[in-house]
Amino acid sequence: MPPKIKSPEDREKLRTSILDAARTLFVARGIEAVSMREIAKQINYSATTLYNHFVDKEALLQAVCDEDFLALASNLREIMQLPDLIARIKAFSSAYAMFALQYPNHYRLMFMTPRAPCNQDITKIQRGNSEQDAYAQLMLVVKDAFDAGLFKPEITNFELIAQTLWASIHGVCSLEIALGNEVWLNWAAIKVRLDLMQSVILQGLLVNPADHNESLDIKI
Amino acid sequence: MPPKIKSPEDREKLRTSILDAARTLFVARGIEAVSMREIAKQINYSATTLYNHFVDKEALLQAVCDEDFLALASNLREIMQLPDLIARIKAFSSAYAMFALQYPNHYRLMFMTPRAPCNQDITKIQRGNSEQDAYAQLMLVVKDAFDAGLFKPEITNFELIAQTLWASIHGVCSLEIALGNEVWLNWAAIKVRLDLMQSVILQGLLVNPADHNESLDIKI
DNA sequence: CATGTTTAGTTAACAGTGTTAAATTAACGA
DNA sequence: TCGTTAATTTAACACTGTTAACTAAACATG
Repeated sequence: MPPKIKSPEDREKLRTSILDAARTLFVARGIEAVSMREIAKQINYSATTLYNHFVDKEALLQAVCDEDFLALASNLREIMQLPDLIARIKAFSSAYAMFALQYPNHYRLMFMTPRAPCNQDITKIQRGNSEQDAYAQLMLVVKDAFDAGLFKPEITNFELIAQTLWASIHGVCSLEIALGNEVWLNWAAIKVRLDLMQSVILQGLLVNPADHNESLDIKI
Repeated sequence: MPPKIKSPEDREKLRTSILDAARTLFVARGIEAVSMREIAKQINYSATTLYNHFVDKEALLQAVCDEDFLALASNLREIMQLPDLIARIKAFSSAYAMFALQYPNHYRLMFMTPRAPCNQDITKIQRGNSEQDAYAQLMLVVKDAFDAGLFKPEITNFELIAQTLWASIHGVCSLEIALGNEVWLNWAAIKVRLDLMQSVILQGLLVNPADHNESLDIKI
């Protein structure tokens, strides 16, 4: 039953209801369990309607992830206000890890799935804009700490430091997401793994690690 | 044209030719580009024939990965002969990383993709058997180094150490596989990232990292 | 030799997928 | 009232993994 012309705000309302339905299915059952037809069914539309709002399935899921990653970025903005630089780095890592573990399907889509390199056209997040991009924020903290001389002097590239910090947390989180339920690995508790990784990495990177030894608390 | 009864060795020959065709497509174009029909076409059989040799697509791909992971494990066995424990750990990490980067699709399927936890029934690799399982081998080196008192004494769980080492290398490799082509990240060279991660992690874990610093070349 | 029985392989079909073209209906401006 | 346009649907295409039903060849037994 094809109805009427909608106002711009009605159109927006439908768009977000598509996004919400998609998110619900996506979060609950992962990407491969979500089909266009099923999303549509949940809001009582036909599948083709979704294509009036998103060019394809990938764009739809990208939009879902974008929304939630903007939320993460705004979380991180608060953390960036912390005066102590090391505390900032630690809190950043913890918040990032919590996000990864709370939204494993989002995380998987964004950081564990190779994409066509043209994919930046599809996302609405402005890379490099630290208001929107978590990586850009990490770079800011790391650069500040770098300029303050907190890192070992033989490491002269602060972007490389940021990438190493990222990789270390990503390693723990992505293994947890991919293999956390595998019984043949008897994993230490995820919090313990995150704690040790953070402390080890900082000890390896900082000039004077002893100053910042207290353990972090990640509640999951 | 349905032909004749085959000898066990003919049957095995067909099985491996299926595996090889699957591997070729899988390595070249990744998992989502490989269909049963296409594998079958490449060896001039119908798709249903594949189901006489593998219960489903997942089992087929698992078999492909198993073969190549056994090759990795046998690589690692050589490395395990190195007398110096630290050298062994370093060589282990490098070999592991090289495998990941050389077979990104294998790596993705094995370590970056969540699976149903019952999945161990399908693989032929005996987990915990260090002849076949790379993780079990890592545990062995780490335990030796642990018993030799090479790690910081406050870390009392050697399995946790192994998991941290693994996560650190995995973090670098999996980010490279998933986002290595992303232009908005200006990555340091992968070798540089791996080197720094290795050196940082060891500095954080070892009691006396200075003793083992010589062989690390970090030029930035 | 003829007769089943097993085995390897096929074709046809099912139920699902993302996606597009064509058709339909409703509202608006002229 | 008559297009025109926008929103939506149905029907279809070309795929996917997988299964059921079938065919034909080879073997074993009578």
